[in-house]
Amino acid sequence: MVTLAEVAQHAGVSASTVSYVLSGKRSISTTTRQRVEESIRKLGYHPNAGARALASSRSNIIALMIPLRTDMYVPVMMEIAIAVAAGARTHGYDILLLTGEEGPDAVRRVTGSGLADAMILMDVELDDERLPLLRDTHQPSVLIGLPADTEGLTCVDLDFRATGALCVEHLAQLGHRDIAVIGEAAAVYERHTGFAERTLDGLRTRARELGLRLLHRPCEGGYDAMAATLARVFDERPDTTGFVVQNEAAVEPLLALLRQQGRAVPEDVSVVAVCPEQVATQASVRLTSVAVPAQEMGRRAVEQLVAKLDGRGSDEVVLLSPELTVRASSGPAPVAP
Amino acid sequence: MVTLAEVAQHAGVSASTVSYVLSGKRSISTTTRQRVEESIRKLGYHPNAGARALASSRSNIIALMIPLRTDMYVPVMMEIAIAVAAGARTHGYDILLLTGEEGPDAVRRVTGSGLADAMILMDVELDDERLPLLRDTHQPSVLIGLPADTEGLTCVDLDFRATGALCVEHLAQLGHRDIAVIGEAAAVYERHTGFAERTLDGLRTRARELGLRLLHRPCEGGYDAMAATLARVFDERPDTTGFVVQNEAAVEPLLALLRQQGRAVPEDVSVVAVCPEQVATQASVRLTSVAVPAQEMGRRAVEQLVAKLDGRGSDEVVLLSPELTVRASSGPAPVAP
DNA sequence: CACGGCTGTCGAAGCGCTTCGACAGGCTAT
DNA sequence: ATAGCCTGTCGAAGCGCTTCGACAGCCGTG
Repeated sequence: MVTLAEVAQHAGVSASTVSYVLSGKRSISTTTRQRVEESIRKLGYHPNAGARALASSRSNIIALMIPLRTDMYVPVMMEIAIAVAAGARTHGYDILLLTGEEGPDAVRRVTGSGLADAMILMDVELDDERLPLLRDTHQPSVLIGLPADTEGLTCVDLDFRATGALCVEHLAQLGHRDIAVIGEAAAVYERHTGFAERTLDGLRTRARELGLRLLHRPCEGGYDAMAATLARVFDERPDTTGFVVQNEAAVEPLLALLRQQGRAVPEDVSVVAVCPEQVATQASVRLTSVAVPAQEMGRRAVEQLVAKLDGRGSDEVVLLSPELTVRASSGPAPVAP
Repeated sequence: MVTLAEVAQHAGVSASTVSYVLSGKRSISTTTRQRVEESIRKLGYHPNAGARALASSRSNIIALMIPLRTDMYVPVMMEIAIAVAAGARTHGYDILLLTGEEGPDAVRRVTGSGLADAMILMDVELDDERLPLLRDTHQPSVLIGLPADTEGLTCVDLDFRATGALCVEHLAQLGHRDIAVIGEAAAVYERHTGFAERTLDGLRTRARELGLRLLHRPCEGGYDAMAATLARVFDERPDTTGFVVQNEAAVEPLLALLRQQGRAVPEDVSVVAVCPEQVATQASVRLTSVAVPAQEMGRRAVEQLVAKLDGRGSDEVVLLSPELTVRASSGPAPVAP
């Protein structure tokens, strides 16, 4: 293992000079700098992370806490995680992966040990138990997702309330009066996951404003669950012509079942999905959808966090505006016979 | 920030004693140990990770390199990653997340800087450019996946060759003579991803041994791609009655298209999938499948790595045996009319 | 021409922890 | 009783880096 001292000796300068070449925190003459850089390359020197962290109290690591559960939105999570990792690297940070399993303890452990300089939390619940810790500690953090109380926190998320409103508006414009919402699994609502509740809120509020009837049904993914859910929907609201789906695992089953029941999309029934682009374009009917901008969310989260670490930036809630792309799954409501 | 020294003072012992209480590397009397532990709790002490790493040359971090691409098997990747993270924690390790983007440089960086004690690599190609580095360096590592040459490497993977053979055998036993393989996207084969090629090899070899005709077609996911692929398959081999699918994004499109063409599953056509359990059980037809044991792979990889870090264990290739579960998508080949 | 002010470099003092050797005191074996 | 051996504790020496203050040499200025 090559050390700073060895590089210094090889270049004929002192250790501190090498350090300053590396950090750029003091000016170094061009000739010296070149000599040092040459030595670094020749010896294949890599600064020791531990020593660095100890001396500077900066680890250059960002902790990313991902949900342990895999009951929803897995590809979105993955995409966010990858975007975070890539974004972090461009700012010179590495990512420490924490699973939600440890919960608040993980926050304590990371903060206390100086393992990471900052944290990004995903899968935030409305009243998340990790939040008090985050507020107390002086460690910078960013949430991907929106809790009930954002006081003193920095959050990045899609504006799910606006997303819900947008879906309803689109269907209303097409003349649909009875709308069914196929949501995430019941468990997701039970633990008060922010995005699910906020979407629902947006849907309901706008539906009320526009005088539409709205029926919300949580749904586990898969064909059997979807079949049961769908039966109950049409049972309760036979005139339903518009669907909003926020559940990746329910999209394809819904389309298949509608087809099977002889309900044509979009002639008889319109479907709007809240899902990643890929799901929308690869489904058996190209779906009118509001995309979940996973990459953008990951990137923005890192940017916010780096700004904080650099002393710029402040607590702020960044809500990305939803965009609805019209594809082949939505059209005018059928005229009553 | 509380330090070891402060704990020592509070407990009325020397710093080294506290250190030994923490590490258990020397025997400490019960009374002293209790006093120290009490102080640790009272002061809320957390050892500083950097200092620890510097002094012990052990970071207690395992680097996990995941693929940057999201063109395949995303949920599997995620599941593995989570299993790795959880498994690592039970052994006292944290996970540093590296994306494939940096490639070999990431290996150099992590090894050189002592950021991590060991690495786990995913998405291994047959002739992966990171392998030479791994062999040279003395840093312990485990691959999830199997390269062409495993000399001096530790690998964990599903036995995809046996998986391929198993699928063919199942179909052969049911009387199918013409089998089509719907594979991953062409790009996956082009970069010589181990699992894809090995599955294909297993399929082909066993098919030849059993005298079956086998047609392999890569396929991007989605309906359009699958429709084109399927058309070509039946064009070329009209008597095809058995399908093996190794592509999550093609499973549902295949089933839908077959249905649409009036080919009943399993009466006219049998389908065997290589995919996670969840996909198999949630598809529109419950699929006969060989599961990809993602969690098991993650867990085993960590175990192998920890064994190496503890000086136990050696280079070894762990191939998990595939298990085929018969469900509703496969049955006897139709009798020729 | 002497002075203050730059610029570029160095030496040394830690950062908080692990670990090695030392050793006091009590034990067992002769 | 003595030698030798554990057991439990301590002190000190680093681990490799950052950073602060010091200062040598040089410039331009009054």
